[in-house]
Amino acid sequence: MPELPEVETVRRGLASRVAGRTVDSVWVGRERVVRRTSREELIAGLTGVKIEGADRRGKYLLLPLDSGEQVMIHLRMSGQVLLVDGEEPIADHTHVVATFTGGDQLRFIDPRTFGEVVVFDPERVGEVLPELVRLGPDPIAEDFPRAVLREIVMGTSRALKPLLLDQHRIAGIGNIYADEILHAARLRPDRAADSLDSRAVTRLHRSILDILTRAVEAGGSTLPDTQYVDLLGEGGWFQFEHRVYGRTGERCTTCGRGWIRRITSGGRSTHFCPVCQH
DNA sequence: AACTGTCCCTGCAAGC
DNA sequence: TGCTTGCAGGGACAGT
Repeated sequence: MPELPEVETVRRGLASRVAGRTVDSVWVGRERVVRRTSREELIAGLTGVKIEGADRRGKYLLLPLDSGEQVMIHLRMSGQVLLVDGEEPIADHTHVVATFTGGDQLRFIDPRTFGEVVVFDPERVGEVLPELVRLGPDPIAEDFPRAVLREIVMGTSRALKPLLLDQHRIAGIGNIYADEILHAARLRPDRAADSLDSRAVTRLHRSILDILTRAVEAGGSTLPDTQYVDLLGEGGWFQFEHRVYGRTGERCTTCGRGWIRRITSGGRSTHFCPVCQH
């Protein structure tokens, strides 16, 4: 599932291969993918404009346009953004196609249609994309000092897992990386946030930065049952580094003593080692 | 404030 | 073989 590292990998592809290009025409298939506005607004907002760059906040991709507007793309569960030759056959579940001058196409593909594509005026971001305004700090895109994490953690008695998943607190962490981060920090996912001592906060801070940085370097995680690939269709490698996610019942490779358990926390499947996480 | 459950949607796996 | 059922998950939202 695309989380911060996967979205960042796509962003880098867009920044290097799509920034500077001008959209010649736009096709929208399923209206659900542009539900935030409308088919007409997306087509009107993208046609004839140049994409000037590629930014990211949490799991949100933001592409500034030379019209002054921006494109927001969210991949949610199963979204893909692919840059392909316009001659390539259209894959199933392709919902938006932007054709560049020259014939290449940027395609948005999403079997589960949770993802979205929106063109919006940045001055009206609060009306169109209110959750974007409320997003917490992004640990990779911005400075994320230990003191910021300490404030977030100490301010609540919630369990660590749902806290890490709360995009309004910290932006970009999803179910896979939350489990991997908490394992690396040797903290149980159901541990109350405000029960952490100073050293535990330090471990959590380091683990957030370390896991996310390494996952970005690996091009994200591509799991057998998910379709995450980068802009050019390549999968990532970080799944081979996963120590708990999807390893229920296996021996813990960190301590060599525990067996990975799976529980539900914050309504999400959660994996951890009961021996080395406390 | 914190928690649970529901919804959206599709592909896949398990059970019959 | 082919059907039905359940599950996964990001995030908004309603209800307790």
